[in-house]
Amino acid sequence: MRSEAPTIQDVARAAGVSTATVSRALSAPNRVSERTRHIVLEAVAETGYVANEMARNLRQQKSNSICVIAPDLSNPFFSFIISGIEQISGPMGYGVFVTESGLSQNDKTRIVNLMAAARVDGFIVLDGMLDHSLLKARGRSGQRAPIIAACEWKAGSITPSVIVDNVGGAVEAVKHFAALGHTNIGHITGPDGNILTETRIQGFKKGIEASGLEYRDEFILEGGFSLESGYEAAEKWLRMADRPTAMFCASDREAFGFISRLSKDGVRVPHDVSVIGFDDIEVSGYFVPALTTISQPRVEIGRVAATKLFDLIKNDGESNVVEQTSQLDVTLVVRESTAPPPSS
Amino acid sequence: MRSEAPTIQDVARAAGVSTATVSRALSAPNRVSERTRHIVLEAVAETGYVANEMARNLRQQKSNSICVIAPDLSNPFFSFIISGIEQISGPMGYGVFVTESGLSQNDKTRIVNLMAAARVDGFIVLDGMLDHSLLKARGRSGQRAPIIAACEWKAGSITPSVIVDNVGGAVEAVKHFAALGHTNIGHITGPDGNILTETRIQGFKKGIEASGLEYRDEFILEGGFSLESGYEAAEKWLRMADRPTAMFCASDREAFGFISRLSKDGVRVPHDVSVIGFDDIEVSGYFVPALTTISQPRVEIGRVAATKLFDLIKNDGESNVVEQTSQLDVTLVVRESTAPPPSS
DNA sequence: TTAAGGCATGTAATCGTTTACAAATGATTT
DNA sequence: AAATCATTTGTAAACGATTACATGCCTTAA
Repeated sequence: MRSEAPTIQDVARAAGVSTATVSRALSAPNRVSERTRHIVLEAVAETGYVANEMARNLRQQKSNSICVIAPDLSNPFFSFIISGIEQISGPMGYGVFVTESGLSQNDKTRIVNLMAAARVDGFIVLDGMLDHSLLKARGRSGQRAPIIAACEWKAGSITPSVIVDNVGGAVEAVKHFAALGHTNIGHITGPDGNILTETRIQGFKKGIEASGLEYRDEFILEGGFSLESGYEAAEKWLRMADRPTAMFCASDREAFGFISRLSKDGVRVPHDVSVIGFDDIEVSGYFVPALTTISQPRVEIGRVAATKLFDLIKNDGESNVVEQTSQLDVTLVVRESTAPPPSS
Repeated sequence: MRSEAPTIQDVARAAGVSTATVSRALSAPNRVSERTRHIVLEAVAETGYVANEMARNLRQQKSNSICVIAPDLSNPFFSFIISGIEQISGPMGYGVFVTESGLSQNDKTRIVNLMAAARVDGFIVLDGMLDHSLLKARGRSGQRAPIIAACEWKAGSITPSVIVDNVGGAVEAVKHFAALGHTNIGHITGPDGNILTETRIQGFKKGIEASGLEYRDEFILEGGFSLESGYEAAEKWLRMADRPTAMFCASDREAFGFISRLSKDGVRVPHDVSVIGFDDIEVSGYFVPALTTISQPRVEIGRVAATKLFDLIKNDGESNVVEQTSQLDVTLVVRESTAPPPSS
């Protein structure tokens, strides 16, 4: 019963070679003769040796892990992205740290320290509201750990990022309504100050114009992506004298909240009002009615972000291989929450 | 423009003391005189020193991070638990790794290596289907890294775990149906072989008995927790000659799939059939109809699991402070998917 | 035949901390 | 006044890998 874990020394002793040779046999097999490689591999198997990551990390000055900063880990939207990130990172031998970027000062200094303490080799930020200053903090050795922004990002940022075609998605949505014959189209926005909110509003307006319709400011209802905010928007909608017959929601959850509230007053979707969401979360296809929505490739966002980050890490933060920002396409998926307007 | 990050040497030099003193001033302030502590702290501020985690980890033989193994990171159910774990871990200075325990052999060896390579100090396993052998693998220094199982776990396991009262929840659900006057109550199960599936079936039977009803095997429909499986179960239900007037679903998503399919055939919930779910995921309160369900404290599960794990880590895996397994309570939340049976 | 160069290997420095041990100082007890 | 002890600090040895450099050997070319 061995009480201590085998080190590279033990392997070297068992194989009758130096530790340098063992290290080379494992990490640069073509730098040793075939014979010794064989001997070493046998000694490794015999001793059950696995290299100690911590020692390796210290020597190589890299931690083989990255960190994902999400505003809220419990949000299913982010969890799909994280899944995508892990799918790329795991096989590459990188660990994925997750942290919540809540609002407490505590959280923030923790993130800064993460960087300064050389604990992670790079970041993927899912929180567009995160302090810019926070991310400009330099890490050890003067260099900043590479950062990729995914999904949300404040305008004017120079951080490489992966986004989806929010404008195009919103345009698609409006055009779909218009094609069905709607002329009074409204929009429930995302939270104030969010870049996604802005781009989707922008796309909404563009779609209205492209369809030759009149943009009406009073048809814009403020939301916040959440179920609750959609619910509240519905109450405003119910009080409107002149109601839009179609509502484009900035998120699926908003759409659910909206429909949920409406159904309590007996307003039927799509019979009385048509609804389109944004995201295509899992439950959307099973809602009653099944939700017509703009589908985002969430897992893919994570995969692309991770791929970009590793490229940056490999090239010491100076990649010209990857373009600054990748834009992924969204698609309109038509289900049952949209129909021609009620004939008045 | 400093190109290198300050090390403890730099601080020592600036403060005119030894590195040992700097280290002590930072990690054991009461071991140095107040005067030197002051000087050191000033030097730290001046140089912008932050201790290198990798060096610290190597020396102390601990990585200050834990690993969460989930079957599927994109599943919202797990993401709430992970959020809870992070809420505890972050402030304690621990990083949280997440990994997917897919089915490939690759994934598995990766997890074993994670342990052997001393990369993490402990595990929280959310996957009850994970190979037992995998987790028995010893880490460095002969000791196994502590493991906490959360939610799902194979019967007979000796691993400390945190679970919820699945049996009690199912009993509650059935009793609620019975109280409304239902006598023909059915159940859509979880996936085969899953411990949660079994305990909920067990609770279902217990509830039937406790309500003085007759247990009917043909009222048990096989499901798999997913939306799709609920959808398919509905098709079976529709084909039944003698239909239950109330269905207890092993998950909320199953319930959504079930209701969704039914609504396509004009079967109305709760008018024609009552439905209860299990989990109380976010959207449940906004479904149409709002879903009556058994609410699980998902974030709390994560927090408790993390707390237990850190206790184990601190006490070198030999804790007698925490009991082996903690059981958390669930609560029935009544919404709009349940009503008295249709008067025939 | 000799110089040059490539290959396989070993020696030892290095990464940046923490900490066991030793030493020095000052306070307290006998 | 000597012995004891606590307090503060420094010296140097870990932790366990990787890797720069040195060495010796063998091949090849002039």
